[in-house]
Amino acid sequence: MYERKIPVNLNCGLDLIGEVLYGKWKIRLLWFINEGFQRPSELQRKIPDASRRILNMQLNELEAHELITKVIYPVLPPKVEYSLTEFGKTLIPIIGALGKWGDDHEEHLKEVITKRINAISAGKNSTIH
Amino acid sequence: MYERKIPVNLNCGLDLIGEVLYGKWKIRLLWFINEGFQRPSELQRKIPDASRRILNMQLNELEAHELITKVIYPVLPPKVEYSLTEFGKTLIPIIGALGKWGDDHEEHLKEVITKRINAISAGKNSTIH
DNA sequence: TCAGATAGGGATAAATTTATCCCATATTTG
DNA sequence: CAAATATGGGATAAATTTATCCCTATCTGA
Repeated sequence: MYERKIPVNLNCGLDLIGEVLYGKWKIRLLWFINEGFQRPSELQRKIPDASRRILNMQLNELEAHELITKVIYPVLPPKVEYSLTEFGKTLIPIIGALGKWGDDHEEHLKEVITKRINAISAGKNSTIH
Repeated sequence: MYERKIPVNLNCGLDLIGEVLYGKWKIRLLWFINEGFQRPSELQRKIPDASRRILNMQLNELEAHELITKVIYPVLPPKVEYSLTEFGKTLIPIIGALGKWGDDHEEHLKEVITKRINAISAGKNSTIH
């Protein structure tokens, strides 16, 4: 992994949840595992934008943080299944609320996000006329 | 800022909320502004681990995403106040839920996070004996 | 008059996270 | 036999985010 040089803060609840949930694909992994997509290859297909590598890395972290459990079946070709722990399941309502907020405000969010992205690229070209 | 080279995904609610909420201090900024700490210097004091620079950057993004509003008073020395927009206020219950989850599981989270950090640094030294 | 408070941002370095590429194993299918 | 499926991780490059340093401006109080 990577040994941090800047110490982590664990002062408040937001620090703590941030530590286990930051990571580009972690929330989706938890969500899809909860929906029953338990095998790495299934998760990979559900999240095609992520590389296999990074999904493995983030799955490992979720496991280290005891949000999911990994079962390796001793067969060939290999078979692996992830499941949410009881602890991990307590996050599902929260993830649901996050996704719902995003869906509820989809129009507005797409607008402001796009606007901002355009403003940045316009800024880069502002000296060209 | 930084013009992205990898395109942003805006496919689902989780993508959307991620776009506006990712950033090391954004959630805390929203929370403290909601608690009444509206001036940049107050926010800086509430979040001493963040540099002034990065707080400004993240405040700018929150403003661009219309989660907060900025009022500049034409006085000297300068005075600025941020407020949540109605849109921004809809995030408060969600942020509250995130923080509560972290607080509710504080013990366990501190344990697994610390364990993982130690495992990483141990791995780094595993060839030294 | 110098220190400190207030606010903002450019330039650049450092830290951290993701992406890419490649290799390994063994079975099943065409 | 070649190709596909399944899973995992080392090595390294690239992308992205944060941190540091420094400069600007004005007012207030010691």
